[in-house]
Amino acid sequence: MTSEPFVGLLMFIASRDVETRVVAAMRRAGIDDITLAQARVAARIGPHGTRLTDLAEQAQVTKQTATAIVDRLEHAGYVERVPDPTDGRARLVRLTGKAEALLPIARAEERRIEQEWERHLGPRRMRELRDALTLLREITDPYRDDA
Amino acid sequence: MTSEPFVGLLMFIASRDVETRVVAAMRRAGIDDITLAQARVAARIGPHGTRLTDLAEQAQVTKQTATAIVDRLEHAGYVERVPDPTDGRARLVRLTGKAEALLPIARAEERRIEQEWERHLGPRRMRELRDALTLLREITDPYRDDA
DNA sequence: TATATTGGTCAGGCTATCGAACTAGATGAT
DNA sequence: ATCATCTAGTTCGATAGCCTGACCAATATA
Repeated sequence: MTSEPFVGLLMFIASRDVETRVVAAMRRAGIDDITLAQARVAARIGPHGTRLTDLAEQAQVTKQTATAIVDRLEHAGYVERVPDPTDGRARLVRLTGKAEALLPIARAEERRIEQEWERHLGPRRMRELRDALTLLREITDPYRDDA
Repeated sequence: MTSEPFVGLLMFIASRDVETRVVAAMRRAGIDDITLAQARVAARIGPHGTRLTDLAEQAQVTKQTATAIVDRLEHAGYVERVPDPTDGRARLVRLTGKAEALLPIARAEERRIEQEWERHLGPRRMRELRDALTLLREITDPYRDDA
């Protein structure tokens, strides 16, 4: 009579595993001055920069938290703040070259994980998983856009 | 040429949405003295109590962090520490009645979310999603057991 | 019984996060 | 034009979360 585990919990377990592994890959590559929360925010920065308020919204934290995280990222040299030409109040947060150099490391680990998953699930189930999650995003992510 | 978003990110988005909603449901029910991290630890406590070290392992935090979180939970009256009869060094962390009274609220919100998802995906895809995630757990969760 | 292992806590310090209050620029109505 | 209001972002103060290192007590092992 034990009901099946809640799907949300299963997802949490898997995504936590992913985060842990990507962070570990960074550490192995010698990058140890960037935290998970910082990476989450940085991952939302678009190619031409993103406003702090937008980052806060997308990462689901308050503006104050986003400010603090961007402060640290800036201090570590991973992002810079430039004035927004279209709005005198606003500033755009942009990735620096130092940050962009890190992307391949993260991407490589992600690919490795996906390959392992595909090996474990088989191609058909992997395909189904991807489809279902993509569809689900429509109702769980209010800020989707492909940057 | 934009490749499909990484499956891990899709999962993160969905599971974060779940967490946010469950916490919001708690808030609506008047419970505002329990945080996400505390809930995650509490969720791992078995029916007869669980050792702190085990909780730490399962929640993937250090023993010290688990101690601090359990301290707060205990202070708020949600758990209690009792001696472990089988090991003089150990103590078992157990849920109190106050905590158990909260479970139905969380469960109800989880059911509601699953229903919404099923409505959006359709029964077949929902089934596939559940199957894939359950399989995936074998390689992403080192501490699975059904309590 | 000496040593290593295991369960747990304490101390200290940094990061993450929030609510409240503030400054500066933008906007809308009159 | 100008005044009230809204929006972008920051600062302040407080607490939670998290880690490393150091430690104590009980158990297991040689």
